[in-house]
Amino acid sequence: MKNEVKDILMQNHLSITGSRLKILEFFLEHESAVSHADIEKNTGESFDRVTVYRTLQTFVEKGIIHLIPTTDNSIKYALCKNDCAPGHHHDNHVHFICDACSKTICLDEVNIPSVKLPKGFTPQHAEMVVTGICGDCK
Amino acid sequence: MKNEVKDILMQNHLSITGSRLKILEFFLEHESAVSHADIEKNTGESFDRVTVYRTLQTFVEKGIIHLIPTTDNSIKYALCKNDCAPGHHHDNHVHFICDACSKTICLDEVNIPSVKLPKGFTPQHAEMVVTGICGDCK
DNA sequence: AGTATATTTGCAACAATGATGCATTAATAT
DNA sequence: ATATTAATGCATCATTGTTGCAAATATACT
Repeated sequence: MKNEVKDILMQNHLSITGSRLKILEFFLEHESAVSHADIEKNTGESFDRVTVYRTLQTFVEKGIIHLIPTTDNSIKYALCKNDCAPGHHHDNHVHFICDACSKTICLDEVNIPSVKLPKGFTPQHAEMVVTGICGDCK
Repeated sequence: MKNEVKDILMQNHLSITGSRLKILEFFLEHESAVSHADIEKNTGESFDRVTVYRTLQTFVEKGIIHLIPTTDNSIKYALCKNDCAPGHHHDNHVHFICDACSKTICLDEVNIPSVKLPKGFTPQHAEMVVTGICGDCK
């Protein structure tokens, strides 16, 4: 596990630091999406809030994690499982938010369907979020 | 215009107050989606921030406006053009965010396609946001 | 129209979230 | 092992959103 975490950092030309190791490890341990607050609470609150923010920003820039859109204003992050390069996220999968346990899950197998837009609109990227009940809660 | 605004409030059993009139008028004047900050800036900053929050909450509850999901944590609202009843939003349309002018537009004619979810997941509601270039910016 | 009741508003205070500048500390490259 | 570069922690500040309560306003009723 530790090695996998290190490898990801090195592949992305990031220096190996305690906070990056712990935060990235936290992502690998959780299949569901993660909020800033989750990280602060569950990494032993060993680093500064600012460090967590900056680490998350760095990971997003490098394409290690991606943002998930929600209707409320909570920001959630999840690991990019596909081949995301810096600045080029290829995660065109659907996200699922469970109404019961409020977990956010990447449905990596479910692609976002394309839609026909009205005249004049040029699409560039699409996001899709489905809410409902997940397998664990039913 | 004033009458239309009043009618909407009365139809939703809301008392007619200055802030509700102005804020609802602001929605009717703007075809694109609107943020809390937009309202604070453009209604002459005549009422308290708290009033704006509470008015927006009320409008959402009554089904007059709906929330639009975004990848950043900015909350945007737009008028419900379909037949939304209190607690029962029927807006299953796609939203478009322009990368150039960053306007958020309801594509009322474009329905959100349904997707097949993995076993165990029960869908309840879906949101879809497309980014790109809008007609005005191309 | 005038008054009572219910609702809404504004204010104060607070909590959470996020950003920035700078000195200190730690990680990489030589 | 050390110089250089990058990351961290701290202090501080801005923004965003919430809550309780008193004052003001809107509706209902006579």
